[in-house]
Amino acid sequence: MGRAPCCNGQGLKKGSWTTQEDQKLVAYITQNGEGGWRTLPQKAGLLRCGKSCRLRWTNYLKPGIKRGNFSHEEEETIVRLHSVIGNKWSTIAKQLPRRTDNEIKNHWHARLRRLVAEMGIDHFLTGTNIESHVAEYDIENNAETEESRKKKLKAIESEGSVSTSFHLLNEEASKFKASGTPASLIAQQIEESKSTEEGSSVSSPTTITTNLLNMVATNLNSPTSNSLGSNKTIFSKSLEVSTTSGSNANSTVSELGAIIGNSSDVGSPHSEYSVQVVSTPASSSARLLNKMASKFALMNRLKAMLCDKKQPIVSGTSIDDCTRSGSDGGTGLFEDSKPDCFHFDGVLGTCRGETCNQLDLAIELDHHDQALPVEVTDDQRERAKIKDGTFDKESRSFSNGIDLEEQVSVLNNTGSNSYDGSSPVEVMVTDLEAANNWRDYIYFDEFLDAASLD
DNA sequence: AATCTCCGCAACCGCCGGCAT
DNA sequence: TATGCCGGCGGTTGCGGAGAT
Repeated sequence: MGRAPCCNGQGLKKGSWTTQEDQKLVAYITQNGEGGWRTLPQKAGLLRCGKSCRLRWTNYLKPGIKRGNFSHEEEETIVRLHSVIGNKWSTIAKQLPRRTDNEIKNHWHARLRRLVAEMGIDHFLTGTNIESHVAEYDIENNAETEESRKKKLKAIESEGSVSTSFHLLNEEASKFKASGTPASLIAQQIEESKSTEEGSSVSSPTTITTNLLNMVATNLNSPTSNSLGSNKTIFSKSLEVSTTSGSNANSTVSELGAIIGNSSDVGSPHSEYSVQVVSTPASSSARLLNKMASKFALMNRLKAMLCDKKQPIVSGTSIDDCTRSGSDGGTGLFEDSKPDCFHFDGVLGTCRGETCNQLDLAIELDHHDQALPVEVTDDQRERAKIKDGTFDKESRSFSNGIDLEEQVSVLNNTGSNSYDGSSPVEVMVTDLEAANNWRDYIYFDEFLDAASLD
């Protein structure tokens, strides 16, 4: 049973809002901020229930809300996301900057649902677009032919979800979560490395989990049952925990195969993270696997780097002014580099033909204790074809822009080449020993939060 | 011109999860 | 641990405008 309705008070007005009411509400919130909806009406001099005030504000009056016609890109985003996660309007809304869930929901019922029913989702989204997504994000030396690529895509799109796999995934995810966050694991490993000098045998669930993931992935390729709802929930949860922050202005790719970039969110001053999803359309289960495997792959590599004191595979040239904020000093793990810099570009590796696809990772460390400076060499920056962004060699600053085509790109969105732990850092990784078919942007916490779902 | 029908949209409502006590 | 409050979500309703009859 839910709680009693808040709007059963006598004498409260219902129905359309008048201009005077709107003005009162806007004036009050402008002065006092959002929140306290239950008491807001009385304080603001409105004969409305708090819930009505909140809805009026969030769906209509709030500054920055985008109204009017939906662009085709927006419609594609809605249709694709809806095909994957269902009626999770608030989740979908997070991927459409400045659109409200209510508006999206209305637009779906008013137009998109009918169009999709009449045209079919494939026609609505157009096969050429899907193909272009595939072509755009597949790595260059992937040995797949266009034909096999299409077949694989079809298979991915049509595959169901296997409940046993789902449970296995959750089980493993729970274990992993119980063991601590990745950042804390890293921190722990650093400490252990310091104390043992050898640092070669730090236990981690990642190895065994990677193997399990591969098994599950195999299982998913032969769908026999369908628990799509559960997986939709998981995927939806993944999206929910991420805070979308605007769209990349010149991105031509939309929705799940899209870039939701790192520009600041006009409507939300608290946008800390951006979510970037680079992927072909796929079932929710495959997508979840992608995320999980990606995280584990990165964790394994980081673990190897940090615990085994290995030099990064791609040795970066130290940037002199790479600094680390705070006073905790460096760890000195890497002999040939500045002691307080981790060469995250070291996670770059070699591509191994068909068994390796490009993986795009977003490492987000800022709300964890361990701040890890990220260093990228000038050479790497220059090699990367930066879209809609610039790298000033003189000032060594990088601004706005994401390399979508090159396999090498490490950047942060602060315009600095040092990472102080206060902003998202995006890293593209090309080596995937542990997971074969993943391509996705991920955040650690998305997966960790999804792990607790039933 | 009057009436009817359809549709888009704003708003309502019940339920739920998180959180504080 | 139980309870109640708060805010959010998603399904649904109903008003009002536009077009059809």
